[in-house]
Amino acid sequence: MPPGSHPPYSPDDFPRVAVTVDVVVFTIRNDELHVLLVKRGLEPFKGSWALPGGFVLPDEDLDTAAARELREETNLSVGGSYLEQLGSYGTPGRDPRMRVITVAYWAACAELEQPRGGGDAAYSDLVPLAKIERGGIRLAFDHHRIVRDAVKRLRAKLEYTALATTFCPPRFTISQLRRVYETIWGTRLDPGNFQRKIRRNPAFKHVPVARSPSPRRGGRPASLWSVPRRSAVVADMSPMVRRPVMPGEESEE
Amino acid sequence: MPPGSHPPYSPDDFPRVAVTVDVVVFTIRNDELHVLLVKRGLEPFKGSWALPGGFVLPDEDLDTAAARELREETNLSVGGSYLEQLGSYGTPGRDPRMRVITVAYWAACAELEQPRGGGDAAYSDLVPLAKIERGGIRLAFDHHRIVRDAVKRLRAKLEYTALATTFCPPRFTISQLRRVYETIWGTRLDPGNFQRKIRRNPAFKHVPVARSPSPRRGGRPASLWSVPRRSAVVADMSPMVRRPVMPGEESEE
DNA sequence: ATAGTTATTGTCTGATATACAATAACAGAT
DNA sequence: ATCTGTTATTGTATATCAGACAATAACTAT
Repeated sequence: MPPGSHPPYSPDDFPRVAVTVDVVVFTIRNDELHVLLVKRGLEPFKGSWALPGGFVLPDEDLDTAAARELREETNLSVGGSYLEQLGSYGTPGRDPRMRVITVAYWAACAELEQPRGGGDAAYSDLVPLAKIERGGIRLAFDHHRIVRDAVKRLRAKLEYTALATTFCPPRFTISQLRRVYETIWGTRLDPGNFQRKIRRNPAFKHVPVARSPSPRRGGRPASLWSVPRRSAVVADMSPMVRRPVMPGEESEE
Repeated sequence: MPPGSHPPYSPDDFPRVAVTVDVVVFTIRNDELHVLLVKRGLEPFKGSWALPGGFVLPDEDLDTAAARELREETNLSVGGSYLEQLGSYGTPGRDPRMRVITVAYWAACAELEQPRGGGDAAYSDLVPLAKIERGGIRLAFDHHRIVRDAVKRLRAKLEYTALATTFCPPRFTISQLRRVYETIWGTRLDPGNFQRKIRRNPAFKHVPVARSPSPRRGGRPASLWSVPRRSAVVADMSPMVRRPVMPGEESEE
């Protein structure tokens, strides 16, 4: 083939490839980062955990396919969460049956209803990321690598976007937001400095008179905040830098 | 299809999709950012410019396919340049003949030999990015969007990596490096502050006694620098922030 | 020697991160 | 009501760093 030219091709004249989308759905539950996984009911990797995903339909855009998968698995519209393409994975042999290239996405969701964990052939569940990182879960295909890449991107993106708010309800306290950072980074952040950083950021708006809801265990009630424009969620925010865990703290993990 | 399950599939039971890779090859020539394009010799978009690319071969990894395309078009091994996946594009109808999903990559190269611009049916050439951004070039398929995304990523990545060095020879002066930033960002950077920032960064090493080569037009000779470990090219570097163009400067563009 | 040019170093100022102290506003117990 | 514990919020001081800009160094060309 001469360089600089595309080969001629027609519907019957190209390598046979299947294209799927897989989604790494993140959510926080009990102050722990979780990933949504499905238990495979079919070979290959029957009985293993895998990322939710499926074929890209003939007339469907990639983003649409990912949004559909997300919706099918979580009953959540894209509007209530953040969905972004992560990258494509196509190492030959990653699916033992045939050549499958997957376009991976990742999503951040505020809260998910408990997935149906029934005794079916296939069911889904939220799994703590720590368990996956520890190697306590065997994932099908190259999904372990995909999860690793997604986590890396998520952690990085918290630093320069307001994405952490996606894990919070529409109205949240600054402490709630701080806990999101601390959970995902595994660090402790100074409450005072964090407070200032958020208040200085014009993307965050004070909710007029509102105070934090009643079910608290004491302490001064916090004011509520929101990020009015959805677009602001990916707008730059002054760098939020990670701090190493204090010695002596967090050691009971 | 029950949520949480993959549909059953076999080599004969999936949507017909072709997968290609396309590469946005960046290089700097005459203090201008250029992109490598090929002139299409076949329908569709015959006669239009397009990104170099082609099918992913049956037993080829995606990264390998991109590296192969890069090598075929530039005679450059990946070792001498930086190659990174950009993302996948699969909007139905982006190729009028059939469903084609492309995995886009982008590359940064120090210097390219003049592409064969012959009168062939298909040939390649380096095109100034400014011309593309100005709309002066009609690109095939959705390649305009891909180029736009690649440029955005390139510009962003200069801020927190030492990637700009990939546009320089192995040994370079700090001014050469600064000119790379200024070219790609379209800004002017303070020479003194830039100097300090580079010198403070441990990824950059002084080349012992070496001075900048003779063909200069006066001025104090500069010392030469290098980035010894390839890995350092993607290592974080203290933020290199863009500055707006001075009023009155650069107006003769 | 002089002028012009680029490289490199110095200096000052303002902004900001971080550590940490202090105050505010609540719940629950006494 | 008072005291204790807890969380929210504000203050303050220090160190660091980016950016503006002046000063010096080391050359080429005239």
